[in-house]
Amino acid sequence: MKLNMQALDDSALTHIANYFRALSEPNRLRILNSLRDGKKNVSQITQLTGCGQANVSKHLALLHEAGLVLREAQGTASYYSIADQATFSLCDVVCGNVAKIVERQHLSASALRAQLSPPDSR
Amino acid sequence: MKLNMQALDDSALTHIANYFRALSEPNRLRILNSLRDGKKNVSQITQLTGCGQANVSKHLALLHEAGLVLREAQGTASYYSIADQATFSLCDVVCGNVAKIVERQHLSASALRAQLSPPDSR
DNA sequence: GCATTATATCACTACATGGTTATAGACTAC
DNA sequence: GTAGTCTATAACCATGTAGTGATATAATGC
Repeated sequence: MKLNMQALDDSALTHIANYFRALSEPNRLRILNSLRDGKKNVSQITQLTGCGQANVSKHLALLHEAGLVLREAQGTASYYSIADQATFSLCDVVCGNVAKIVERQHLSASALRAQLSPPDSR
Repeated sequence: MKLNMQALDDSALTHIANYFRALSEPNRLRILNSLRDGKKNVSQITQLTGCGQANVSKHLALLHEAGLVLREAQGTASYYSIADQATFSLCDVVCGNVAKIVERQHLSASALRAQLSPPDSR
């Protein structure tokens, strides 16, 4: 079955949007990044990201709800891990897209500057 | 230059998060979808998506700010177009990821139901 | 000029969200 | 048992955001 978003119903669109929303917060990206090299518990993630513990727990709950991470209880600790390595491929693709955008906006900005202040006009 | 998000500074993480945030709203996904087959003006997009005109303009401004769409004035009309077709590839990848997640959550739910109510126990 | 059309923006409401502090619940060590 | 540790959650505040209706701005046709 071919997968594209061209013909999606409202429910599917909401799912896609929720997935993107889970990735739309810098601290959540940091948390996911901290899980690249394997499962970690909340304390470890808290230390690695520098966020408060309650904040990390809330972000992890959201990521878990969105299906991006898996939870595994172990004693009093909760170990979280990436549900699907494809998540990182996705982020890397976005890195590429963002790089293009930043470059494009930088070029427009340069062009605009050049237009506003012609060279050697001092 | 290899592009991945493993070693990103805060500014880059914010850029990535903003990109994802632009895609985290169902109506914005509808708007992008409506631009698949070429540039359209605000009135056309408004009609295609069923949103209010002010709402569409706001979403388009956000998408433009994020670098996802290009604007082109033509008389009193503004024509918008997709800045980069890679956006759709990205969305399609997410469709695949979401499909996996929904399936996984569906399986867990089934397993949970089976655990809670053993078969033939009536 | 005037009316019309197209778009952007303002003002506002309702709601969601990120962050913090304090705390409750669960396990472990003693 | 008690103390200590780990995590989740509640309460709260500040901010952000989606949506709407009204309006301002700009171009077009007459």
